[in-house]
Amino acid sequence: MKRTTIQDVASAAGVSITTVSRVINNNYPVKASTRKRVEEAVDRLKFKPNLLARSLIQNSTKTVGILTPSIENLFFSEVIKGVDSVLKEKGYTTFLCHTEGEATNEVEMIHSLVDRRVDGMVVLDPRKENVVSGYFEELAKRVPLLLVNGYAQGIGCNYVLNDGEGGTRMALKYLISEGCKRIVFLRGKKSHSYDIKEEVYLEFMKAHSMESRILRIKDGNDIKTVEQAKDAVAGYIRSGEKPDALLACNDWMAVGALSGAKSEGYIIPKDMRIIGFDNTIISMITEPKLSTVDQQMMKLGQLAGNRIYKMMTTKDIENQKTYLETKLMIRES
Amino acid sequence: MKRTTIQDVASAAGVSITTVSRVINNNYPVKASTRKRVEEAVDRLKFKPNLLARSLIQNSTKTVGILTPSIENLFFSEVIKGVDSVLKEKGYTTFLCHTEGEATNEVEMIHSLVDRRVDGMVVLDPRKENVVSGYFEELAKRVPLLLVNGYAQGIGCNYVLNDGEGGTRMALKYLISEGCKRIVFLRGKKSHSYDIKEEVYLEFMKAHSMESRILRIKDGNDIKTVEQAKDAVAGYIRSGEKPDALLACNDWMAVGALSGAKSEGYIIPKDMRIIGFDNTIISMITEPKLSTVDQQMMKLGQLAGNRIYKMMTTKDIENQKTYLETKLMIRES
DNA sequence: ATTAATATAGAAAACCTTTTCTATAAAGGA
DNA sequence: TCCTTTATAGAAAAGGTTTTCTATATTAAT
Repeated sequence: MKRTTIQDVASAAGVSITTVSRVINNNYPVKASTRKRVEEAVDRLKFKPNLLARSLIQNSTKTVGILTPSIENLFFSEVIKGVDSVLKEKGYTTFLCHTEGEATNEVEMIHSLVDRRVDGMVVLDPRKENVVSGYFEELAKRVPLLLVNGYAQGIGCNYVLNDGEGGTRMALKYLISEGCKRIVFLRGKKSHSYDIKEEVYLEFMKAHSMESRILRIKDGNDIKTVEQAKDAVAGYIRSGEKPDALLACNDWMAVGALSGAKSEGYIIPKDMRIIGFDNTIISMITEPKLSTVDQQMMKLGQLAGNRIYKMMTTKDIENQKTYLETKLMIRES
Repeated sequence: MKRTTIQDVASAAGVSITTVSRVINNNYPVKASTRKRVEEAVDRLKFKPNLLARSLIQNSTKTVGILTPSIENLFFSEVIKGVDSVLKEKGYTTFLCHTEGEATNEVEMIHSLVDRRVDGMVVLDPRKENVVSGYFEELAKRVPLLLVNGYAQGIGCNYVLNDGEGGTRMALKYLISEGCKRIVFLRGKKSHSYDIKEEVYLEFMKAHSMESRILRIKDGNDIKTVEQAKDAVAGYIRSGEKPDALLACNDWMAVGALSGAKSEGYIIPKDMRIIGFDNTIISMITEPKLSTVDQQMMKLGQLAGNRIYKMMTTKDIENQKTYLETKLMIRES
């Protein structure tokens, strides 16, 4: 069964395909009576222009691809919603690809998107391998590309980033001001944003002549880490350590930490303060409610959406790194 | 800056574009020496065929669209992974669109996908309005379309479904066998799968001459419901009721129920049994661990992936409804 | 040596639009 | 009435591929 084409409509309305095109796109004067005939034919035949053909000649698909390491992580899903909302309003369609955090998936999917001629791409938490290898810098020469978070040091790409550095420092300062002495850092799996936080933590502790201690978990940067985080913290406490504060890489891990500490008889926040990261909704449903660092994901996403839009429309692809500040949310932990 | 085209490669290699095409697609004999020259030119110019042009003539984009109401719900993300994995293996690229559960978004995005000529579409939890209006039945005539879950009664479409009905019945039977007398049902927001469970619950309770009681929450079918569920359950208990079992529409709500019951002094499972739905990872990290109904999301997704593949490749689009059985997972609640 | 078959490659059509260029008819100005 | 402008619409080119059809050179068969 063949789809109806512009030629079918033209024949039905007794005009040329040029005229049909003009009616559809409304970009050239057409006599009212002819327009009406064409519109009727379009409706009757349920004609929908083939966007492949249109894109081919206009050299634009009105489409942008979004890559994310995970679709079930509230941090990313919130950012994605932000990007989506502004791009949709500008008349773009977005397509989402999830890489599962695999560098090879990342380049594979990017190729797929480039081959399909998306007008632009937004990559959330790009894999460090691909960043430092120069892959993205090269890619950015051929297609509007925006990186969100990830390794950015000396990279010639457009970035929108959270100030995880500032957020970490803020949280640590707060803990110290509350009199905490033995602050441990709960580290998530491979992710550049976690690297940054870890660095800042180490440097900060050193500057304050305090002993640093990092708890590591093996896998996952989302809900799956909860159990591992719980075990890590419970084990740490059981080993005889007496931490009085814990900073976690994200809220899920903070949830795990909370659970682990409680299971060892700790009263939170009396015995130990806990601060998470991201201000996702989970931080509000624990008992006690989690203190956390707000990363303004929605705003980050909107910022990204507007930036990639500007990159696609104007030819201003000057490299630019925009940082979004974080906010400390003190709740009950 | 123009992209390099097949013509550029042809000129560079001193052959016709036909030959280049043949080398790329490897679908026609080409002399080894010429092939080599062409391949070198392709590499040197970094030529990537324009998939828009290819799709236009081949009338296939090797692409399938997946629609989901939510990207942060573990149920859907797991199903999506299942679909993805089989389709990727078959050489298809998938694009994800999230509708936020809005019927209008759903048709809008579907149109966008159809206009871009996807080879097929998988819609998770289609909105009931669009199902009963005949929209999907009409759509299915023009493009391979597979619905996963959602309203299916007397609808002429291809379906893959979870047997939520059986799962509900199984859970209720179990509760009764454990001696529970006052079983309440915790109902989630607008979603057909919840409607089914509710119906089964009411019918089952009636058949066993037990009083039925449904707790409703206003919003969300994911993590956002936790707090509402907690309040609903706590409020119910505080009002003087003494439920001895609770069946929730999904694990998140079960988490809320657990929290609400505990806050009212209930010991779980001694005072009240709780059974959730979905067997998501959260059901394993609560204290006590949640009993739940396993919906085999990954398998459901794989089933869907294979089915849509068959629909796209053979022309077998006979309507068919496949049900996947559910399993009761008894843990500690 | 001539003819038939085969291996290889190019020309051109096709896919479905948009857009530029050209043409005609109607209207306006002298 | 004749010329110029304007309103309207069609023809054809363009976009980048794949594919069918045709052509040539080479090999095999007689």
